[in-house]
Amino acid sequence: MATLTNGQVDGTNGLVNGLSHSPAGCGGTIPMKDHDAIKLFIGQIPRNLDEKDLRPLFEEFGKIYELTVLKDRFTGMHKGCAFLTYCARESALKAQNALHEQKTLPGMNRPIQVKPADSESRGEDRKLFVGMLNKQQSEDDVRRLFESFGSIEECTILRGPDGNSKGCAFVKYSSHAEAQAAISALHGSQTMPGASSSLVVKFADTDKERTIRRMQQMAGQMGIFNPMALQFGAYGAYAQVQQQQAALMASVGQGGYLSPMAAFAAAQMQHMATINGLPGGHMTPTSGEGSVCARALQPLTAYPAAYGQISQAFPQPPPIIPQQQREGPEGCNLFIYHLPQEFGDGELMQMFLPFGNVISSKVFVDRATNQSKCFGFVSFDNPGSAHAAIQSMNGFQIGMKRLKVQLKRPKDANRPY
DNA sequence: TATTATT
Repeated sequence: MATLTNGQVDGTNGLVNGLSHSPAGCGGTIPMKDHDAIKLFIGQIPRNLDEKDLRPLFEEFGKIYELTVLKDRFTGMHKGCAFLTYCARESALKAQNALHEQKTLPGMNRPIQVKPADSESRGEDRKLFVGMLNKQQSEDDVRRLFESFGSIEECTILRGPDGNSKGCAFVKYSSHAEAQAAISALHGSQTMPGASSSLVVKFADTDKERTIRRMQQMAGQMGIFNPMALQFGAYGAYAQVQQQQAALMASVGQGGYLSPMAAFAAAQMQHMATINGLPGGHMTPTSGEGSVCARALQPLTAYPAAYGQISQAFPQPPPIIPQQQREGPEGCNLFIYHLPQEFGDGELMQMFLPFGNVISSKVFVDRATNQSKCFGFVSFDNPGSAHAAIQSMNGFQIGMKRLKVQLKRPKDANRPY
């Protein structure tokens, strides 16, 4: 399939004017498309627009053979993009030329994308990730740096919502060989002013790699991250996701409260695990033993980043409930010793959430140094959860240490913390 | 230093 470039499109402009409503090959009542029709990917579509809303925008450039808004296969949620095939190849070229990055649909903060779908191009790697750029460098700066190695189809600086560069970019060449040439010449070749190390030029992540990266990011955003993940490496991070997921599902099983946000987050985790072929795609009963975990949801609501990710789906999430430091009933309070130095209250809570409803967690801190004293207390709302936590976590090895987990002695019960 | 998405 031919590659579409701006240059080619420009050359066809005059030819397609006036043909848009009666493109060649599309005259009959049965929809037909050109043999060499191009399927376009449309991005940056507001999620409240469906096919019938979009048609008028695109019909201006020719008869549409097929227009499909992409939806999540499970939730039916609009993914903010679509596939569009015109009957005529020329219509696609015209639409790309006229619309791509040329206008911004209502509610979007980036311009519409109109370009050949991935399925239209040769599948070979030709997209580069460029890291360790100077945050002041623009698209043009990056283009200048990369243009001598081949024809650049796309060059995008990654930016935050405020428009500030994240110091990295994607550069897409028209061929794998060009991309490889750029890597050979540029990777590590120089250090940009203000960058912490030399320029990184490598092939961009594959879809699978990207999904894994996202899963890890999401885990971090949801507060699942803790220093244990460092001990166990990548699998540790994944295991944490699974643990959290099990805790969420336990709360469903109990018929307890589950916020839409939490349900969504759980579904996402499950989905991501499934598409990665990881064993977390199904519900995994764990040491949580079906414990009640309504409070397990608290960390989700407490992390603005996690909220931001899913707020579009649930415009009115439940309010954030501040945690109170309090004791549980007799037999529900645990004393934990040999905690890693870097564990704080949050990590302590994360570690014990799988076993039940944690009503408080507290790591003791040296007042003078602000350093953890490596011990703390966790309180559940029922003795069964506390017991389950002891069974699973007492002697649990973290680094060189083993946790000591036992019931807190009742004598200390009145001490406030 | 990893994007707004690719059936």
